[in-house]
Amino acid sequence: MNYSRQRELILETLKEYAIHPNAEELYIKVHEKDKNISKGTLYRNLNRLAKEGIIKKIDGLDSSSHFDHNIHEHYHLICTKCNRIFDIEKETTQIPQLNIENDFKVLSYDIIFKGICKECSNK
Amino acid sequence: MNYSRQRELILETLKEYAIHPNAEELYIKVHEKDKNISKGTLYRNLNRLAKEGIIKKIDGLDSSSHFDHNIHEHYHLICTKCNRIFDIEKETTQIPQLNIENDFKVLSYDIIFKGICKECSNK
DNA sequence: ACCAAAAGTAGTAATAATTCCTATTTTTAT
DNA sequence: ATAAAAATAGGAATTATTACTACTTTTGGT
Repeated sequence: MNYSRQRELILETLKEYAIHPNAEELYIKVHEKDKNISKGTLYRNLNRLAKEGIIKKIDGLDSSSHFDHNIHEHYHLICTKCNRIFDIEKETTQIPQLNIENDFKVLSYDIIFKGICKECSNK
Repeated sequence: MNYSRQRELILETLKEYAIHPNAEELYIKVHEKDKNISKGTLYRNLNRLAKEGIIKKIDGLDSSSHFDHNIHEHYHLICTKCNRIFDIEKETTQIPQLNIENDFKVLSYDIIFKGICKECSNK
């Protein structure tokens, strides 16, 4: 993977997010910094970075993919009321143990919990 | 949820699949049985059925959602080479234990493993 | 069985999300 | 300095999904 200024900018901008933006949301911020950056470049790099394990791709919230710069191992909670993604620490979850290593080489995994967050429950 | 012939047909057709089709793939089969069924109806019902826990929505393979009629608890393996979804039984995985029940009411969860399947490894 | 309200649908339009394409630019290794 | 490889910009094209509206079906009460 050769260096590219654009990829650096994309990664750097993603890191400024506390939430987990999708490509469109991220594009707005990236575009503020570099008017010439293209959507193709954004998508290409987000997918590349995710494949390399430098960022995480989160699916399941809506029809778009969301991205997480946090590579420290953790899982995700999706509130189906307010449509927000919350992080959940590994420590509160038992690590899945697979007996399938011979059949499938696991490179990454995510656990996505769906439900209602505290805030929405109290409404 | 009122009865609808179309929803029955969609569910019945999904159950004929061993693999995990996306809406488009399913539409082809459903459309063979009922020429008048619309995409809107398909999407509406797939999402409804998934929300009710009657079927499972699987995200993460590509930009489309895939669906699984198998409600028996299990997780998923996605091969990033051949782009196929494999089922993995609960028995081979420790059930995630959450300490967050007070903060988040979990309604469902899925574990998505990504990696290379045996077949693709042997190539 | 009849009927009104509620729920659901068909068909199509619109939007959103993502990928593809090509000429140009940048990076990298020599 | 330079050529090959990798990456980008910009826009077109495609794919996936949702929205809209008039019409049809379901349901529960009579």
